[in-house]
Amino acid sequence: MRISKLFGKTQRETPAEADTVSHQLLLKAGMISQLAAGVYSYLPLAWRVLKKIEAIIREEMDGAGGQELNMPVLQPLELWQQTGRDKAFGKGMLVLSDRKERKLVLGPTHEEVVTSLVSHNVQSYRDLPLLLYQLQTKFRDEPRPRAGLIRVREFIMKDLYSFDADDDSLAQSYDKMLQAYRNIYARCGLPATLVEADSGAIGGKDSHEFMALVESGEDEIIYCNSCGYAANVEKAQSIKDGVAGGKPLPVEEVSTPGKTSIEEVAGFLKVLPSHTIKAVFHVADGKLAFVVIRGDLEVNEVKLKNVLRCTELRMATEAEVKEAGIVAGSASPVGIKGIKVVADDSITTGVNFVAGANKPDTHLRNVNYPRDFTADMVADIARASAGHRCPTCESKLLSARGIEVGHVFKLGTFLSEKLGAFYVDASGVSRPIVMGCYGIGVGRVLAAIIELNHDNKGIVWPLSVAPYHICLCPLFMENPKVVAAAESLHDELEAAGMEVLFDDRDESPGVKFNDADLLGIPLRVTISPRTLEKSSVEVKRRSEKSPELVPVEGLAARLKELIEV
RNA sequence: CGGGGUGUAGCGCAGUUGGCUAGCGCGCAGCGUUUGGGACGCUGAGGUCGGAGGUUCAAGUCCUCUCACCCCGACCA
Repeated sequence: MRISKLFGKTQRETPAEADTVSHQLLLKAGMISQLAAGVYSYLPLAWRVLKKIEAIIREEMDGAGGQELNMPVLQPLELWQQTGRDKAFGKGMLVLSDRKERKLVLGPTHEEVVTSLVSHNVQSYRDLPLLLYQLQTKFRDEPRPRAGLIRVREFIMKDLYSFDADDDSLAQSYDKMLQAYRNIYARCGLPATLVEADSGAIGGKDSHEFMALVESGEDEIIYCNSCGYAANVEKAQSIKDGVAGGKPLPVEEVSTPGKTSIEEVAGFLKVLPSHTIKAVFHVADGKLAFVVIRGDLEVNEVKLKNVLRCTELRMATEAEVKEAGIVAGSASPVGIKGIKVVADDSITTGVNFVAGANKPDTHLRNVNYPRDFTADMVADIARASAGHRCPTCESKLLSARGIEVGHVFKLGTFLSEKLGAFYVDASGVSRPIVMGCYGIGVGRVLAAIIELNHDNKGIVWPLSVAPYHICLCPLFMENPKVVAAAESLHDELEAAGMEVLFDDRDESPGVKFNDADLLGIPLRVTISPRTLEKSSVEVKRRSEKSPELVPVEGLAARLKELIEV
């Protein structure tokens, strides 16, 4: 490919809208162009990278026994109503009307469609296990697209759906996918860490995410260096060290004028925050929930949402709290009535807590569960954080940030039951198919690769996904020898099956070198009068500083070596 | 949806208390001179100043409404 003909120009200045490295470099390199919030065109260079990532994914999916298919983008809303997941996705699902006023959605994912499809085509255990996958554009009306290709509304996703006869078989399919995913990331030059995850709107039981550890990532990961425990903070657990025991003492009312926050109350009464109980208020699907947790801990809203089995959860407003007759700052589960109380299990791990008294400027000492109050639900709803102790080995937990580049779920049978995907087992009994699903955001993988493979000059593509292997840079184009040598090398290398980006522009060396660096082509071949004097050219790896001089005759062979390593 | 911000040429920006044909740098086109890490000179093209309404002799500038985009939070591959 000649750069003079390449669609998509590099820019000298970084577009102002971007503040994430991958976003900046993609725009600056002329690889993507935004059409609307979270909606991008992929220009030829980015598209080539994307196709390479897709090819790696296809190989690994096929290798694991997957069969590729293609499904509709437009899906009847009724299909989603059958599984109830229209509610789980809520406004994230874009609903359209056709000319007959029939409601269709732009598919945010394809479990419903594929399950329905499978229900018509699978009747027997002999048809299982079955692995189907797609590489398609999906649309989710994200509330806030951001960071270029990392969080978009329209995106290309590989989704594989597994169909098994039972849980054991599902476990095998799941493991097979985990291995395939590890292969994919390794081949893409993208180190990805497996972490436990919450299944969110997709639903299901077990779930794991693959995280590319990057400071700018939007997810927080809690992990343990000694035993390898790692989980998304949404899911992560930690040991809630019990506070000193002792005998429950009688409840005692104390005056705490003007003290409302945990720090103030604890400081005033000279107790640790972990000896207090705090109350926070959430609205779950429109209903107020009174949430109780030990004072030193924070509520994990994802866990809370799961416990409450609600689809929408938010903090209550001051007005809502007031309206419910709650005294903010001194709220207490003691004596509360008519509101659902959800307690973190941490409140069962100590005695003689300080809690609110439901009276202004007043708190209670020596509050004990369940002597003094009860909860409608007691569960782990606390947010694990760095410094807490590991739930499996008790070492100190650490925290890191990451980009979610893959997410796998054991779905179970809830979709197959609702959509009638049953099979007949060996003994003639009809059973629901056990499902799993396994997604990778291809554009996000591309962006994550850049996040982890760049320097101050630009992108440093791993060879496996680079848009081209070689950037051929002739300098001093008015010199006929240079042009002749470049043209002939270009033809020779392409004929040898190498992917060459030929900088045939009449630009100064600085411009060519800077563009080659920005575009991140792994190998740069420089041809100039100076190198031709020695019948040689210069070969430089993008990832290294110094070039090597290679004789023109040996160039193709040398490059082949470098590419095939 | 809540909070913050920005809309002026393809990109980055300036534009004073409202005042004349709306500027600068980069990029783009032509010519010439240069050039091993983003060269220089000359010439030139490119704008309904996000949109609508209003105030005014006069609006990029003031007022009202609106739209888009970015950032921080609630959602996810």
